[in-house]
Amino acid sequence: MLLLREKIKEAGLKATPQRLAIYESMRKLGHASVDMVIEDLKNSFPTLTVATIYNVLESFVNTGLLTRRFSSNNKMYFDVNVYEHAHFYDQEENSYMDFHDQELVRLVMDYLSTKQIEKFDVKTVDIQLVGKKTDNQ
Amino acid sequence: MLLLREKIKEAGLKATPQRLAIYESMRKLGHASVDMVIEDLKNSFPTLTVATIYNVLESFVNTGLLTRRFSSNNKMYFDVNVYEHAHFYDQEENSYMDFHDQELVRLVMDYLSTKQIEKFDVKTVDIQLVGKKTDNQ
DNA sequence: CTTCATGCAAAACATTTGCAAAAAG
DNA sequence: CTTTTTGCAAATGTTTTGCATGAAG
Repeated sequence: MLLLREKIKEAGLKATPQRLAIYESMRKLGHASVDMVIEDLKNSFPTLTVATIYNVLESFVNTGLLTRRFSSNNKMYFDVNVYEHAHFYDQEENSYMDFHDQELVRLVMDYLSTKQIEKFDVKTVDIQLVGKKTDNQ
Repeated sequence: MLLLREKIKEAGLKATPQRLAIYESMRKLGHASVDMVIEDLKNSFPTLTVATIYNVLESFVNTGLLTRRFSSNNKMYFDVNVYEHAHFYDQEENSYMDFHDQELVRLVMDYLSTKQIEKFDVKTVDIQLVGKKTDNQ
């Protein structure tokens, strides 16, 4: 995919097959941990090792192609959607779903802008709606 | 401290010296990881081991005496304040500060109640204001 | 007494590192 | 060619487990 090669190069990274594959995998998975990426790619790219995946995901985060997500199970999760948005987080299975609602993050941002916060420099707002998936899905 | 003994017993747990010490430590630290608790108690309670602290913190979370916090550095953090509130999260040093503002969580809750969310059962709302502490502190 | 909790050492996970070999540009 | 990147194996860091001993109620 030509667009993806460009995207990676524009980030200042070499467009290796590993990076292309890992980004595609993230695109498919949406939110994932390293072992989920390995699992996803183990057939199509069996030589990939954890070290490489950590390196690649890290390089993507550093260049703004991915973001890290917060979890409560001491594992790293990554998000392919880098614009600010809220998440549903299922704490039992440590899975994420996007909450596609432009208003919510803005609502909080606007609220914060009315407050005088001097002890902290807020860069981003992270909202997680914690709970459980309902049965019908 | 008599109140704390009661609190722990009411949670259905035996009020051991370890539990008392660990809870007091959490009260002092506010937000902490296991190694922070060990560090804090290493003089006053040198026989404490990680295994015990993990067990105790886990038992506290299960009985509602503590909550887990979300982090992006694959470590567990705990919070002594169990009511719902927002946090400042310094991603560089992985530290938390309470955002004592009753309105913010309610604002989000109210907003959510106007939405028809059918695929997810939201139990709690977790808001992290991510950024950096300002220099004056 | 009975049950639950602690402490220890080992095991299990998750992530990082160092470095030689390979590939990208 | 030069600079990054990959893949490997080993090291590090974090959390969990099993079990004998000890303490709480």
